[in-house]
Amino acid sequence: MDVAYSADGCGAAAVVYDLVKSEVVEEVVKTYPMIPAPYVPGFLFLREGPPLLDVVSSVRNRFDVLLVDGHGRAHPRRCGSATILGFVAGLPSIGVAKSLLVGSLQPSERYDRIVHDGEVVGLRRGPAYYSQGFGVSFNDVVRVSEVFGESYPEALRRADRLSRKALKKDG
DNA sequence: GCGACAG
DNA sequence: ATCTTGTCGC
Repeated sequence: MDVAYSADGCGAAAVVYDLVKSEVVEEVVKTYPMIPAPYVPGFLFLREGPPLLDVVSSVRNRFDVLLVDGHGRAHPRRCGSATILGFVAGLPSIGVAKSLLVGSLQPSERYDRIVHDGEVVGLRRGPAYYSQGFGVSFNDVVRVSEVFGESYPEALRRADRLSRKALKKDG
């Protein structure tokens, strides 16, 4: 899932992806004529939460886990947008960010650990930073990240393109 | 007080 | 995130 913005509104997209067949199962995208809350580090959910919750409610197919653009546990208060989205929607979630919000990297075997205040709050693998959202264990995050290896999750790349394209056409 | 800061 | 021309590389 991802959100794109324009001066007068925003667009959210959800892409259901089959990792076994490596193919898109469903794509949902919606635009909203609303001005999102301003971006404040540590409070991303206030900005992207509303549109994401709406678009995820429109997904028809069943899925195992939600991949949210942003952090989960790798957050100042261990509660990023991925964590809240999963909790509110009542769905398992994992945060997948493109840069660090808090913590530092500690080299490990197959990935780098994200350490903050003395605890492992996530991991970096390839170009992405993964951390627990809601309803998943750290090992779940490790296993999911291994699926993507050194590349960025295709479903998220699609969601990014979709939400952006929807803004141009519609709003 | 100063710097850092997901999207 | 978004604003933007040319430019590097396959």
